[in-house]
Amino acid sequence: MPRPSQRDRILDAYTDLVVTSGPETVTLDAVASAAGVSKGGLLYHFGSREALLEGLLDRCRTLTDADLAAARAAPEGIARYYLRTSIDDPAAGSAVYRTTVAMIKLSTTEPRAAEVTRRCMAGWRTALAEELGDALAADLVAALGDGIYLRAIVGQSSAELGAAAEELLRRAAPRPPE
Amino acid sequence: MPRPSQRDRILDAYTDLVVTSGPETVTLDAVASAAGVSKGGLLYHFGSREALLEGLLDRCRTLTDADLAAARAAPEGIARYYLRTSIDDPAAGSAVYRTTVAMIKLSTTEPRAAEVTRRCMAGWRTALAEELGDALAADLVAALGDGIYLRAIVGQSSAELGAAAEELLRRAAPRPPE
DNA sequence: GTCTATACGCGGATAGAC
DNA sequence: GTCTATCCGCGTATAGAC
Repeated sequence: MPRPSQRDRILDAYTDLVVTSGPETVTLDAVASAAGVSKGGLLYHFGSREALLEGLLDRCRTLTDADLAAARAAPEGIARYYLRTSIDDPAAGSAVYRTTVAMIKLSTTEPRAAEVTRRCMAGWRTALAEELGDALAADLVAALGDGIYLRAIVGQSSAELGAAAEELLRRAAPRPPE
Repeated sequence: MPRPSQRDRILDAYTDLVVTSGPETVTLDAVASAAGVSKGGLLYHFGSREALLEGLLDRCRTLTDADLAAARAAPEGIARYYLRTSIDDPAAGSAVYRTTVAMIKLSTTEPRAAEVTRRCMAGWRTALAEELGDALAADLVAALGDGIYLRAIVGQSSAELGAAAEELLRRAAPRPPE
């Protein structure tokens, strides 16, 4: 599996449109023109709308795995890494973040996207439980992160939640912020 | 404004289909047949797809206001009432709950739905802050509730979160469960 | 590989009968 | 009020040129 740049550009455009306009309103035409190709060109790389979704699903799995690995290696610890990176901006976030938001939006319509999203959430829940030891604390941190994502979905900022998150971490996470 | 039973049945069917299949995949045909009327019949009551959405938005506002009033009057307190009723089943929940889940799903596509959802969330946030006094605690409880709804959106149960919620409430909410 | 042109089906909305 | 019949536009996918 090489890395065809054109495929990536198409997936980028698809992600953007899902995040900004929501799923199902995104037509192949819109994705194609946003990616700078024609509809025919798009359908050469992804044979159908279904294949396009499948491509994004794969990318989400890959990016989340990498993000989990980065969290485990982070000096601040998994919990702080998770909550910090969850408070982001859909318009200008990291690749993982934007892909995750797109995934959640797609989950409202596509069962396969929902399945992948659940799997990703479960991955974080496991990692958090490993670090925090306490299952209850892990549940709380995971749920707080989920709440932050829901706000992103409905277009509400989560900036004010930073303080609440730090308060929760002070009680749950052993490691200091620095 | 009387209460025409037929309108309500149509809105019920619309809500059900959004919850189960997601927005935008729900056609007027599907809503009509689920409600036991023809497409023409539906379009007599709601002149357009937009009007149908507007009807659900109104209903959401009404139901949420009533639910907030019920929470303020509940002996267990607002925080416990909120978290308890948030842990529900999309397939067989209360009217408010199902409407809220539908609203969030619609938020991924319809800006007006997102606006109403934000307003409802803000209402709960305010009520929680009133009761708990502490703004940080109110943020945490509100975010936990949001996280529970996100799980419902991606089709994941939140039953295991009951214990974590109770733990959080024991610290944040003054009143005992009984 | 990427494009244009086209076939095909579906969903929303209107007209008008009952 | 509720139905059937129909028009119209849009979105997916295919065929085939370059």
